[in-house]
Amino acid sequence: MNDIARVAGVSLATVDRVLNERPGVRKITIKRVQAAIDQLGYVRDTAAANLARRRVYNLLFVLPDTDNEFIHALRQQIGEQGEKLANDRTELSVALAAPFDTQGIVSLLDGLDPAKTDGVAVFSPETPSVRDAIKRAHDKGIAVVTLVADLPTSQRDHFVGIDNISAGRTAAQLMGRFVRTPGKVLFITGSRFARDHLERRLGFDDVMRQDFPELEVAASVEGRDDPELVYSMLPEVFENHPNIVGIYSSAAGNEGLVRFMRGQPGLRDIVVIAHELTPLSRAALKDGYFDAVINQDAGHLVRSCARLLRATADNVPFNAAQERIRIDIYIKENTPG
Amino acid sequence: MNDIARVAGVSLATVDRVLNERPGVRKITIKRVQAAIDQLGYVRDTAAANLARRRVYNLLFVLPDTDNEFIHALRQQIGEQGEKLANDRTELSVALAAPFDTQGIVSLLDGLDPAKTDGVAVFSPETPSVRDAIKRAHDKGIAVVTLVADLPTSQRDHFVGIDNISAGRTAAQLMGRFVRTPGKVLFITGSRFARDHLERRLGFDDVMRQDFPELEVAASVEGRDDPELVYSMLPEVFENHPNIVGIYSSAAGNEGLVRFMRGQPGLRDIVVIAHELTPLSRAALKDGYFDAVINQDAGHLVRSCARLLRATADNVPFNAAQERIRIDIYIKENTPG
DNA sequence: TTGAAAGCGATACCAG
DNA sequence: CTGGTATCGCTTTCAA
Repeated sequence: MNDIARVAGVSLATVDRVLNERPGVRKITIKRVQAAIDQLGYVRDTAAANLARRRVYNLLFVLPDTDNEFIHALRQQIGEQGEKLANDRTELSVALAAPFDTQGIVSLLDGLDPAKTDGVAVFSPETPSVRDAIKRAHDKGIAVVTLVADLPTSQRDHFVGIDNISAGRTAAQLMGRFVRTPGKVLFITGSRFARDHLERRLGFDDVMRQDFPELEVAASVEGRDDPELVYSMLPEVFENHPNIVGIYSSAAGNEGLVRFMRGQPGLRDIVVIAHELTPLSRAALKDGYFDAVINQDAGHLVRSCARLLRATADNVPFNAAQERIRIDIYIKENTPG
Repeated sequence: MNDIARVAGVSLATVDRVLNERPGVRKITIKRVQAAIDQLGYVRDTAAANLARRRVYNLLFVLPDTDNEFIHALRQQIGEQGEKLANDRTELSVALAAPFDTQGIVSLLDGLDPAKTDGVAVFSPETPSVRDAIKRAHDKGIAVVTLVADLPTSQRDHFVGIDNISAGRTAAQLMGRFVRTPGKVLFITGSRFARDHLERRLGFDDVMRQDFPELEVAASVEGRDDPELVYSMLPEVFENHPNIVGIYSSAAGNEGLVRFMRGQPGLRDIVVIAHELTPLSRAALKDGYFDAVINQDAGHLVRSCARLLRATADNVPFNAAQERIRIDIYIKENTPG
């Protein structure tokens, strides 16, 4: 900046004004400074800028208050990243909302003070009221990203999560190739209001129908991400459908599924594909209860939220390619640890 | 730091000495400062530190000068990350060595000036001379990591890459589950001196023998990562082994394989598993020539090298979990873009 | 519309 | 052993 000031024959303050598009500079002066900038190949030192600015980013994660492993992993990552990001003047915090309670999320969002919160990542079912609340937050000047489950028609600035249709397709392809005999496939979902679950179903059905007509996708269980509920519903399902050769557990509540399978040694040949790599699903892979796990990396999710929220708050561009969350496939052999 | 100085009743300079474990402070003074630090819950601002230090990390990547897509991806990532890391006072550069020419790598390493190079990431075949050169570089005070292919008995500070034995096991498991009829599996390797290729073979054979005895791992082709060579060797292999049901391409040179398969429509049912997601392999997945691709993310590799090299150069700890490179599995459905 | 100067939090050099 | 002080690259008052 000193060099620019010298070359352009202006003061540091003016260079700063131009650099940050602050008002109060004559067009002609801007031109002179711009020229100097181009000529010198200047790259801005964000670290120094933040230091001087003493800016602190306050980012909030709104998560369902469920006692499930995936939310756990997210919270842990938020904690870990939070410590590291402290060096980067970024403060992460978490607000919990009763699961599937969109009213709670709405009032949470509406209670946000733009002076205290620069950005918010929302993990929520999709209802009109939430969409509107997001719009209001956005209009207050708070950056908003949707997390894991998108709310595409809201005013969110970005979506952070995997493409759930592709995830469902991936599960279907693996299912079709792993299963060795014709039969029925059981689909376990979480909630009709969770867009991520719906999309997985769409993708799954599509590929099954197309590529594996010898397999029939049977009655789907709505487990509300609740292990107990899942566990209690399964016996009846297996009674009604004796010929189940595969299970796609597309939501949470895996613990109920594993517990049920442990109790039914006759079911060990069933191909099971589930979501999210957690201690439980990792163990299930090792033990052969699960054949594959589809995962979205919690660390990436959190990091991506932070980057996107900061970029949006600062109104600066970001690298879209880097922010695409990958659909990880884990089988026993490539599972770390 | 000001607060600490005030509370401890010493100067800024002394606080700095204690914080950075610099010599020349009495034990008692250290204690006083430490107490103040604990009491105040101080967290160091690395950005400010780097700013003041004006430290620049000069990191070098030594890569084989092969015209293959994976090296390409690495170089591109080095370029991209390099630009971003410029803000972090980190300079990345690349040195190329003739492929499989360990002598070139050795002289490159020996020519390094610790004043100009803080760390180096080495992607090289494993020979005693390279090991020794690494030790010499290390002893000169240059941080060294091995990249993609480990040289475990050298003095490298870390290895950055996937666990290649597990990668081979992963390929085998997928192969065994995807293939529907007994027969032979062709193994294509790169070089006998490339440790990564060797390890993949080990893992692959192990799982095949154990879990899929109905499949026989047939003659392995040594393609030297050269598409032309691979292409020219395949016809003979298929003559000698009429019953090939699967191919594991564990090295580079995929272009030769794809070209060969395009010319042999009768081979479309063969299950093909290859390494590294590149434009070529991505297209092969889409077109159904490849059934799965095992990948190590080039971006992660480069970022990890940079972090590790900087941490080692500064002699500070790092987060091992974050530095573990994952074994990605791609099938048609979960391939991005 | 512009400039001068005082920091931000830390490091480094020179004196004492 | 310890302290003072200039400096890093940039932002932010306050004056002009």
